[in-house]
Amino acid sequence: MKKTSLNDIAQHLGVSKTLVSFVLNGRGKEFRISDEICKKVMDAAKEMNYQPNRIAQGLRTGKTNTIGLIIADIANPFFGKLGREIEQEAASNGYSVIFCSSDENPEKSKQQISMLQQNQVDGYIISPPMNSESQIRALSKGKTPFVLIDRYFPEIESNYIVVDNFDAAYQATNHLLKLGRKKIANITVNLDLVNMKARTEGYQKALIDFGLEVDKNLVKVLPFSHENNDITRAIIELVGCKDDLKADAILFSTSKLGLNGIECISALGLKIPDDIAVVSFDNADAYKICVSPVTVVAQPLQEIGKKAVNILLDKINSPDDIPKFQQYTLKTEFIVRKSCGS
Amino acid sequence: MKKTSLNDIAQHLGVSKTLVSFVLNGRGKEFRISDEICKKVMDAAKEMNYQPNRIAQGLRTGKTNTIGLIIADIANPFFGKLGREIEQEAASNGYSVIFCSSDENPEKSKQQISMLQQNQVDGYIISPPMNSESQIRALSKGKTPFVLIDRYFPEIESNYIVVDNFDAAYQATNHLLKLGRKKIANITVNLDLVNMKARTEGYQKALIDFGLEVDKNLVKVLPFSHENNDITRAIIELVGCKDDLKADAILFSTSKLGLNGIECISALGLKIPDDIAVVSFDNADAYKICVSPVTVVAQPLQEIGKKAVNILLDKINSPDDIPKFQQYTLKTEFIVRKSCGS
DNA sequence: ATTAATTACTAAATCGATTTAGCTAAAATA
DNA sequence: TATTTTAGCTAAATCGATTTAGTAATTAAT
Repeated sequence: MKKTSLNDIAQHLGVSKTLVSFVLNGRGKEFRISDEICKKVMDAAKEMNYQPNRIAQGLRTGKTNTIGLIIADIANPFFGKLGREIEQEAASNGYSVIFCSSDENPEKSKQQISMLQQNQVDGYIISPPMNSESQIRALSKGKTPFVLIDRYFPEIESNYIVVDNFDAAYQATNHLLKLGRKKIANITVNLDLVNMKARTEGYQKALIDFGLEVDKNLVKVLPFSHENNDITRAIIELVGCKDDLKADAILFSTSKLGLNGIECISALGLKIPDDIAVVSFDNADAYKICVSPVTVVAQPLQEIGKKAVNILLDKINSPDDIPKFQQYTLKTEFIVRKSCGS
Repeated sequence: MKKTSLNDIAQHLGVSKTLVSFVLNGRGKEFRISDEICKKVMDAAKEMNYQPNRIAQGLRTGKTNTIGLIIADIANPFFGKLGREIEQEAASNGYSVIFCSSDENPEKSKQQISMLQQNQVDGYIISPPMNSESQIRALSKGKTPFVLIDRYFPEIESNYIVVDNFDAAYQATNHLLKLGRKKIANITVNLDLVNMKARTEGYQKALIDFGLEVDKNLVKVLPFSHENNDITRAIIELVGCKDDLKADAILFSTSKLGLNGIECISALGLKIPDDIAVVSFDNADAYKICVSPVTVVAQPLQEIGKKAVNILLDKINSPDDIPKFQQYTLKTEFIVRKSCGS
């Protein structure tokens, strides 16, 4: 029971495959195929369960109706939710998506871009890891469009959709300051990513505007693939001895850090928010059921996902337009819960 | 700057594309291409940044090196982690994966299977929703192999990898019983899925073996796409009035239920484990930082993912073997934390 | 010296669609 | 009546690979 091809239908009806193709593409009228034959073809297609071979179509037309997605890690709920939005928007436009997790590793992302290229994807949505500038630059030279998400490279012109990280961190820090916290720490990863850099800058600016000095010892930068040990160590360093805490609040720059961090804080016997207040980027489900539910900076994941796909499809469908880059910086939502006290 | 094809290399060197194809497939020796020419071809390929067109290869060879994955929801961390394992194992075997979230909706999964079919995937890994038997049966008739995960249909012969849900639920319930809980409830979804059914059956068997009666009022079955309201209502029904609790423990059959459930329990002012003990399937990150960290049934996601891919690739690579179905029922891990008291 | 074998390569078919160019018969127009 | 138009369809090229079946030139075997 092998698959039915255009040719099979053509032979079955004793007509040319050209005709069958016309009809099945809904262009029967345009090519003056008689209604009678049109009907026969469509009936036969249904009856023989014809499924067009998209691979063959892709080869002929140069369009695969597939987009490639590269994110850090699909198992991370932040990217999981984002991926879901992208998948959904893509599907509703007739596109499939190939998912790739780069682990923030530029070797991997290079490899993945190459694979997607070979698969002739019509476009890419990429959350580019550190040190992948050359890959993105190479993509720019080609004619397949791409949209960057979550971060971008200021020195490379491109389409991107990000969030106002500076402002978000400023707001979050300010919230802590207004509640009387004075020794606010920041735990973050890889400062070389613009998004992370902006978060720490926003945090620092808020301190300065409040008339406080920025204490470099209160900023802890962990490697991306941190272990819980790393966080525990960072927190112990921040906290010092229990009776004379060096920090009275922590701004976590990602939910992965925050989740692990809160685990460590509990393990150390510290209470949130009494001993230490906590704010985190990204509205992880876990934050709702924490010992004290965590105040967070929530990103508009649905908007990011939809916009990324729509911009990409625009570019795909009008490849000859002068490449005017679409760049969006969306606002975040600050959700106050109990982790900062009141 | 358009892409380089085999032909481009051939013309550039003044040789046939047959030769170029042989060389680049590493079959130069086999076809007695002189070392000198081999080298020239490989150098040219590198220099011209040749990327084989996998679409064209796919059309000719009938193999796309792509597998289709259908799960309930990639944004759900359980499936996110599973998807990640599958992606990883596939990638290390040179396969790409197209992700599809079915939302447990058979209409969607039907549509997705059809799309994957059109994309000529070499195989499927599917977590089939309720009422999708006909789709799976249709797949069986075709020659593209597939592996079911998380659940399967007993009445359809197929490859599958699941977990011993009955045993896991039995263990979990027994754990509660041994800690003195007598009024143990079960909150679950869609009993028509074998995995969910087995969980409730294991729960009931444990009660019976312990000499207790099964109280049907203590089993709450929610629709898959439940709202928090549904859970709140279920929990209120289970709990009754605070001073005379109808239930003193809950076994949640999924982490989505558990997470929402715990949120509701907190909102109702009940304390875990004092007022009510909790055990849940699936080791969500959130469970580690709960008010009282949650005792869980953890599934071997890496093993499931790897096995699914490996079985699938086996079937893909030896399509002529008599179809002997591979069926695995893996053991879960029971992780005791604080949510059941002691 | 003739035939057979080996070496080093190439032409052309093929996969399953799309699409351009063109063909035939009937109808319309001059 | 001769010519053009139109309706209704088809042949063949094409996309970029793989693969079968050869070919021509050289070397080896008889």
